[in-house]
Amino acid sequence: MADRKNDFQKEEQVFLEHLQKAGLKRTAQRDLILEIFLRTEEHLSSEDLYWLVQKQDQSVGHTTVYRTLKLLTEAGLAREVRFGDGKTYYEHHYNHEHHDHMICTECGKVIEFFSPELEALQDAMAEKFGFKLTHHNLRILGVCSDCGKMESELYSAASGALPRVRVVSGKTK
Amino acid sequence: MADRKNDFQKEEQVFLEHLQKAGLKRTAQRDLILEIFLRTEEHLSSEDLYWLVQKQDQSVGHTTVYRTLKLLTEAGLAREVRFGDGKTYYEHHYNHEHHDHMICTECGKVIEFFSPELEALQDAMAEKFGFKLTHHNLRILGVCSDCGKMESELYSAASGALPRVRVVSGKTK
DNA sequence: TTGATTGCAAAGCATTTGCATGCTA
DNA sequence: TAGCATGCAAATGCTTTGCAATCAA
Repeated sequence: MADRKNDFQKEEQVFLEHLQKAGLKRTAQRDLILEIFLRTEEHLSSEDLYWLVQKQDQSVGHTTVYRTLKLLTEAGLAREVRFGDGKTYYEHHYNHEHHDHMICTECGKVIEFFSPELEALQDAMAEKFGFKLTHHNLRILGVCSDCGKMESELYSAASGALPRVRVVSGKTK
Repeated sequence: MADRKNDFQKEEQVFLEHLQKAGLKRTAQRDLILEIFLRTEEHLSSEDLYWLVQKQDQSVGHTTVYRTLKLLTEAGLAREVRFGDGKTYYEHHYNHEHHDHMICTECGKVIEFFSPELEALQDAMAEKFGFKLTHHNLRILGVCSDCGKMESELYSAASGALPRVRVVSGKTK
């Protein structure tokens, strides 16, 4: 296992290069926000991240977190996602493959999944309309197996090969 | 062609039934808002609809339009859609097949399309996770053939059979 | 030194809520 | 008549902006 302190070397370099290219400056706040963002493998709202940052440095303000997340997005390190609750969430983007989200409307659990077939179909669809596809968002809303317990017996422990997946977050409410 | 005044008989009935079932009352405002909503085959924000309503009755307020759109959604006549600009839009839902959206990031044009293959794949995907799918949103963002003129020669007039489609709106900016 | 950055407070939006008045059933 | 509906104004929640002070290059 690599030295933990160096885990994000690549990302930090991307960030610094972006700052330089844009004529912006490196600051302690930006470093701290980036570091905490990278350490947290979850969908974070600006506010979520703000509180995490607060734990380490009380002097950092909301505004800076908002602005830095924008910056990280521009740099290609973060990606904005909306789950329909009015807030903007951010997820890792650098070296993270594209994926879609399945959201449980009961517990808020978010499952990331990827389906090459879905991707291919969407590309084909865009091409049919002469659409130059830049990106797409697919959200599947429903009730997850935990919350639909009553009926979940039917599916039981998912059998066979599952697509690539990662359960990212769920609210305990 | 049927009598224009009776075009929305069915929808109005659905609305009235919903009001009754919920113990709510029929009012002139709700009638007017529903009528204008049905007449307008576009994605409407609450504000858009508010101004259309204003033309016919200056006394109707923002709040009532907001509340009535919620009501229409509950009644199954409208569906909320978000295009990522922070506003909530509404589209017809009753007797309108499910479809997805392709959005041009240059001119804002919205193309509605439907792909049975995509639907099937999503259903299959949900099932694999024991997810009881209630609905899904797919947004494809990109540059439409008009806006990408330079390269659009490549695609030319879409050849072959296109999927069901309707170009719904575009901003002239 | 110079111009970008920061944090606060205030402003912006879209949407929701409290409440007195009005209207439907 | 009882209780839902309305519209105004105010509140809310998330995000952005103005600005004086601060800091990196």
